[in-house]
Amino acid sequence: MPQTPSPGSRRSSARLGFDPIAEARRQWEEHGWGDVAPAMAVVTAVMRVQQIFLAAADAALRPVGLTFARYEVLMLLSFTRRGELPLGKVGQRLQVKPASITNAVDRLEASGLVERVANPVDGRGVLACITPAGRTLAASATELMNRQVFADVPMDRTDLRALFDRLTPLRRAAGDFAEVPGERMATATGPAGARQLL
Amino acid sequence: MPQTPSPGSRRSSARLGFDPIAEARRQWEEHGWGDVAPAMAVVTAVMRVQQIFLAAADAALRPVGLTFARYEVLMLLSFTRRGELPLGKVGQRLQVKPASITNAVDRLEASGLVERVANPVDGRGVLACITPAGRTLAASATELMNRQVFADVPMDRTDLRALFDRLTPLRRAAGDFAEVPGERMATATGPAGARQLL
DNA sequence: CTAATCTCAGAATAACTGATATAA
DNA sequence: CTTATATCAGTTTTTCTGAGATTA
Repeated sequence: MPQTPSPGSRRSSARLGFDPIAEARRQWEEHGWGDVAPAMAVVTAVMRVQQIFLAAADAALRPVGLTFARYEVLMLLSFTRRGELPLGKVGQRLQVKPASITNAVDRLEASGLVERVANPVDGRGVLACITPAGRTLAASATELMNRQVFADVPMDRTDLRALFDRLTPLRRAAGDFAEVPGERMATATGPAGARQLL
Repeated sequence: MPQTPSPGSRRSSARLGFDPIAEARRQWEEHGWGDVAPAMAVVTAVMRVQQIFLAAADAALRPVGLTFARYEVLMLLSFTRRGELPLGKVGQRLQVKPASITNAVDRLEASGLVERVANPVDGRGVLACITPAGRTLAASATELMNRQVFADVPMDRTDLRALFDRLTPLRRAAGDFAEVPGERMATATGPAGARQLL
């Protein structure tokens, strides 16, 4: 993970001597927007950390010709029992519009990583089905992601867990899922999640 | 902020009955990647929360014809004493490549929000200078952001501050700034931050 | 001379809009 | 008939690459 701004990095020059977001928060307070300054800081910080993670992910996946978005599709399919999912479900999980899914699956199909299969349950629908080549590539990609992205996040398990738990209410409030956050799903019956995927 | 997936929303259908990222973490553990599962969950959650925030910001800024990226440029300029900054500095703060800055400033200039000015200190350089129209629009945009995005983040000040503090080490490790995190900059001499902007 | 700053041209990506065919 | 699913065509936006002009 490009944590260090190496010479050939995306950053155009030296690092700042101050935290630019903390500085922006100070400006917000000075302008009388102190009530929303903490939220402004969080929104901006999330934007920036996402940028950092995405750059690391795209760099790690480049050798196998995947973007993070396409990697997510492959993993989503590989986690289902049959390795297939209606395009609509994929879009629901990736939070993108129908036309974008069509495009994404077009590319994955052109690379031979997924196939379109008629949905036996719904004549309108189409299933994206991961191919053996797709499974092989997903495995390679996951190895790269684990080694070059996830393992390099500079934070210990405890802090990662705490950070995750603080992000969860934001996802829940946005309507990503209905369940209460926490370990409740760990007690769910076996592949309950996978069952609900289909 | 579109926290609720209203009928006409971007989401293609109903919400899930489980947390998809917690489910992915469980899958990671099952596959023997438990050591990096917490990091995987954090990376994925940050990606999703950023998507939520960005959608809210773009929706709020649409009436004034700005994207979040362009809004950031305007605010950056408006916070400097002279309202101007070399393009390279803008790129440094936005973490984008030179060609992307050229494009962004092109658009802002076409809208009459910034002007290109020769850098008196560096003949190679160009300053992006915010215009009066740019300041006016930035003020309107900030009002929209404060009311429709920042004020609607469903989290109290204490939790926002805690979340911000947990994100800061990630930005610092990526080389965004050199200072230690915390309140240290609150004791800095007046407009020290602004001085370093130029 | 080397390095830095910015612009430009061209290609690839991605996302959106609106219209459409099909089937629940 | 209405709604949902997916595709298509066309446009816009963005980013990247690589080259080049200019100046420190």
